Amino acid sequence: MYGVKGGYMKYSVKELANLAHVTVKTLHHYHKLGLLMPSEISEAGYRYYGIEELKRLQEILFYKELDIPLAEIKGLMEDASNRMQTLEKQKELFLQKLDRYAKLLKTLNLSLDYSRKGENMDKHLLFKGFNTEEEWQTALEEQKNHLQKEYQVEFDTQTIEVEKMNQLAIEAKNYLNTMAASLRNGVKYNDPIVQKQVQNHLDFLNKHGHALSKEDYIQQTKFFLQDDFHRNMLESQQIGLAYYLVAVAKNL
Amino acid sequence: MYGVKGGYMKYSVKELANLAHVTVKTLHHYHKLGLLMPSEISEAGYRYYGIEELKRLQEILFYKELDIPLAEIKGLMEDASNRMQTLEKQKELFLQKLDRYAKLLKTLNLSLDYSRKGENMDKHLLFKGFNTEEEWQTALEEQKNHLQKEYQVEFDTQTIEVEKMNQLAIEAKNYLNTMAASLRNGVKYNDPIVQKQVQNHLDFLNKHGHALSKEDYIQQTKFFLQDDFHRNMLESQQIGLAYYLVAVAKNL
DNA sequence: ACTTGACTCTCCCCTTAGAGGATACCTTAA
DNA sequence: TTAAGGTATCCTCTAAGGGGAGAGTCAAGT
Repeated sequence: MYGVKGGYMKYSVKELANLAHVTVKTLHHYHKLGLLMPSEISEAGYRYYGIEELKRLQEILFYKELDIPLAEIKGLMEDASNRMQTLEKQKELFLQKLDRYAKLLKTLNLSLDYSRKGENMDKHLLFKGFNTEEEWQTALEEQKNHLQKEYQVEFDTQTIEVEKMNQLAIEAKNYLNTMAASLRNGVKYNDPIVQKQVQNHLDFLNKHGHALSKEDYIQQTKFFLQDDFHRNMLESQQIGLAYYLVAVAKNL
Repeated sequence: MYGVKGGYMKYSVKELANLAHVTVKTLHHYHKLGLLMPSEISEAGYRYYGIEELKRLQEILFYKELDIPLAEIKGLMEDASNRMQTLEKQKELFLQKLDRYAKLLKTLNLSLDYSRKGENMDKHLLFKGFNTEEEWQTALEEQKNHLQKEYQVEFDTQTIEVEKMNQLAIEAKNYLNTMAASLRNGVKYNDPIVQKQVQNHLDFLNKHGHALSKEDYIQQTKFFLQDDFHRNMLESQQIGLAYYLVAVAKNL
């Protein structure tokens, strides 16, 4: 510490940096930005800071913790009337981020869930019933790309937006969970409860742009039962599920 | 669309960009990174992409939505075994971010709360009882900076860490809210309920490194009542609160 | 007074994921 | 053939510093 000479404490860059748990580089940077000026500069160009600067630095760091850009911090400290406004703005930003991360987390969990079970999100649940893997692929291609058609109309809804896919996949997952639970709980295949659940699922899909008729769905469950990959996927979630789905569908 | 000539669809940069809702710049960038190579490059240097590239791009964008850096996406797509690991890592990251933003939001709300009431977070609640504003200031300086002392020992606990301050301030705020509620609900100043609440507050402070004896606290409430600034602060939150605090403290 | 080691200075390049712009070349329909 | 619009490369810029080079400075011990 170099203090008490000129009547006040003065700190070198390293000292101040240590006190505030930042690096010397940071102090250089703040100096260049005009955000924190040294109280004194020696002839050799050395920066020295007083206690006022320490306080100011702490205030800066407080705002920085709140992810406020340095440029804004500067404005905010020069003109205190910006304070409230900036903080309110930042609050909105946090709320958005919270929302976003919560959603992404859902997507991620879902994806991981499927990964652990051996396959990527199975989009087949979202489409009409076809009989062969090839038909499925074709349908997926079409849905996924809408190629010529989309191309000549408007380049919209083209990409599978994560957000949308998210919702659909979550619903699909919930649906399978629900059905598995019904099976475990001994709900009979023609029980109105389970019939209603399937109906809800179809309604949801239709409401979200995936036209899927009762007949399509029946066809779909049959395909799932017959196709090794899909049957295994379902059965690995709950033994008997593939068979249960068919039986329930037949009674729609 | 330039397709069907060589037997497969091919898209120009702009077309692909539109299809995937990205910019041409992005495609350039991905090309340079080796993340998404064109399926064909004309003599003039024009990039053309096929349907495989469109799919790959969509996969890239999916990961990008999850905030995974492009370099990692590349590795992840080259070697699928990284997938799970990367996603798990990203999940952890999201959880941390969620936690962080939730905490910062609390700090922010608190800060705004105080701002609206006219003053910055009042740290006086955290310290011993003094009689004059100057004594308070001195104490604050000391606590805030620990100057010489801290300096010669270890540069630690120096900065007012947002996190810690956060907890204390939240507790202080809760405490005042609770007391105000008790007052509104007609809880008598010597009711064990309210006495217990004060005791909890003191215990909390002591547990968090702010030694504050029963006598200190009594002294503090008296100061708050006598000092215009603090009395107004309390009374603006709840009429009668400053008086109630004194009465409750006297019966500790 | 001199040396040594720690400290400090300025300057420059690097990081992410592209955006923006300059300038030159290419393609396609009228 | 010409004009319009696509495309290419190259350069600079962003936020908040990190890393390092090369040179000068400070305080202490000899």
